[in-house]
Amino acid sequence: MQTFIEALSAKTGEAFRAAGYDEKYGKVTLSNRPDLCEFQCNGALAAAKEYKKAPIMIAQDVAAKLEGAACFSEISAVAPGFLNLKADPQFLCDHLTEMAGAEHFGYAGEETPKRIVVDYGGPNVAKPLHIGHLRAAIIGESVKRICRFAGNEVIGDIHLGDWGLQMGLIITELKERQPDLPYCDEIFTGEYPQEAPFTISELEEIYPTASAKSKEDDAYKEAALQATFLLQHGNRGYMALWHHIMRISVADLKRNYENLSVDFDWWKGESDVQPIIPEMVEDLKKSGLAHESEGALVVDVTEESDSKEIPPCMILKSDGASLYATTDLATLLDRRSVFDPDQVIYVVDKRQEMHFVQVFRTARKAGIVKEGTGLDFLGFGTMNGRDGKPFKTRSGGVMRLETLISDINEQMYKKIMENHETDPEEAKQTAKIVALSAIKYGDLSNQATKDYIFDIDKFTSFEGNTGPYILYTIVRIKSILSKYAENAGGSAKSCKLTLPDNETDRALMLEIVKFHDVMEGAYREIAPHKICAYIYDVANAFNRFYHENKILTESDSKKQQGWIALLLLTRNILETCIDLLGFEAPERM
RNA sequence: GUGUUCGUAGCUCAGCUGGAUAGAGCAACGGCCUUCUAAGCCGUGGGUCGGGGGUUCGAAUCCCUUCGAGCACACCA
Repeated sequence: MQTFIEALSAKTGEAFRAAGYDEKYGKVTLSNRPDLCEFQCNGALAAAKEYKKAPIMIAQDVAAKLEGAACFSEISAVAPGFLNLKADPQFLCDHLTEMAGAEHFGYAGEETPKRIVVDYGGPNVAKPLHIGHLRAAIIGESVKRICRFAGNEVIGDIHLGDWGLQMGLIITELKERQPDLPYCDEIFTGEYPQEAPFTISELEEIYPTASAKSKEDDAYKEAALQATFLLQHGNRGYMALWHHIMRISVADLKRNYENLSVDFDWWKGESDVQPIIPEMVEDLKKSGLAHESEGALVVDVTEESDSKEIPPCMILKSDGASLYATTDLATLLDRRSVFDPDQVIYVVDKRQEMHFVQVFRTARKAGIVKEGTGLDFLGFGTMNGRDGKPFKTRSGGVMRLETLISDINEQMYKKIMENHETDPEEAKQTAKIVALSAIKYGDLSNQATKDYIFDIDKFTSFEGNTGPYILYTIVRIKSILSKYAENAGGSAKSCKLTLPDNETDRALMLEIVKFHDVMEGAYREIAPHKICAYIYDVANAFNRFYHENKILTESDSKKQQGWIALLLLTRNILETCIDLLGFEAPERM
């Protein structure tokens, strides 16, 4: 359906045309002077140039033509040339009624649905998730859901780091600790054990230990490199170990991501595309794109318009090994053959931007992606501590994601128990839901590209513009709706919206009606924070309305039913939005 | 050094495809619970939008310059 602003703009555009001006000037926007009007059109100011006429004259012409338009209840031309507009209550009410009955509230989304891959996460196998992985997971999940809501076919791909040096390091360390293991016995030809020779917690401890050793001890590092080489060339024992590591680690990752309500459609990794690399490299050589430079194989990616020379994209190191860019290119190739995406969105730390510029250019030049494929880099900023520096634990280490989340859950649980006498089991569940909303909303309400301050106290205080505030609003609505169903016995669904009764319900309606424009903006610009800003406004408008009007005790039943219908719509909108952000609301809190 | 992102209230952030008096939250101060959840609502104070110049009828927004900060700049991922 047409968005509210579009409908108003169309009407105003007609008036411009009728008055003898180009209808493009009819664009209506939200008023930035709510004391004067609800909507405004600045077209007359812009048109003044083209028609060499005082803007106020144009505005007056248009206002005269708009007189009697069904969608406006007030129209006035104001100096120097603004058109101040107020929406007609009936028109507003009809629009909301249509929204309430339509799928996705009438949001049309993408005209021709696309196939989109969202690449987010990128955790390394065998290393515990830490807070650096949090943003990718949160933002990526939301982007995936927003793209899906817009009607596209979307795949979330975790893109595991499962083929690098860390595997060699782990193997080396295992070998030192358990030299008797058959995996390292080169002449062993029997069956390897089904059970892994380590647990997940051992695994998590092994990597940092090995990594530290390799920095101190050159021989150790050499051994790790050798192990990596052997693994990558199919050493039987090492492959068996690698499978153990993968199985244990992936199970743990799944559990962690599930706690964050993040789920991936593909659990592919770097290892999956290794088999197709040699052929890809050959093709790059054959096409003449790849050439040797300082012993390495590279593809030039500079373009005329560059303000700075972009270093070439490195395909093979001078020792012949593949690297980051190689796997990313091969991954694009793989995605094309299995899914044929029209767009790939990378949700990655913004410090990797240069790398992706190189990869994207190479992919286009080499025809690795089909013509017209959208390649988007959504770089996010660093999560900083209160001091503005990268977030660290008190001892200066990297904080594990699990620790962070359980800390917040616990603080939230305490708060809930302080506020109410609640069943501890229920409180625990609620705490989890509320904590997740605090973490996710706290992240998503900032622009993704910016660094942001992660302040645990702020997130657990849940006052003001926070996830819990949104949830609280939803819970309030739910509570009224269920009481209404009990008392009046009537179903909320059969209630019909009515004309606004006063300023507060009218204000709420005007907020809700923005839904389509907000979704469109959030989708086009890949900007979840716009949804946050929107639901915060809706929640504010609702809470104001809630305080000014007693819904359950309202004696005018028609008015009451209108309000119930409005509440239902508000709740549905809010719940839809938080789902797009990746969290949900409890029944009580 | 080159490039890039950014600089908005004491703090954390919106607003940036140019429009009227620059908005929130936190913190501070003052009100509102016998009535639908006070995790709420209402109000007060707080700003030369880093500085300077330009384009424009009009600039936080566009351009230039300057200061300051972050980040990136081929054999890591």
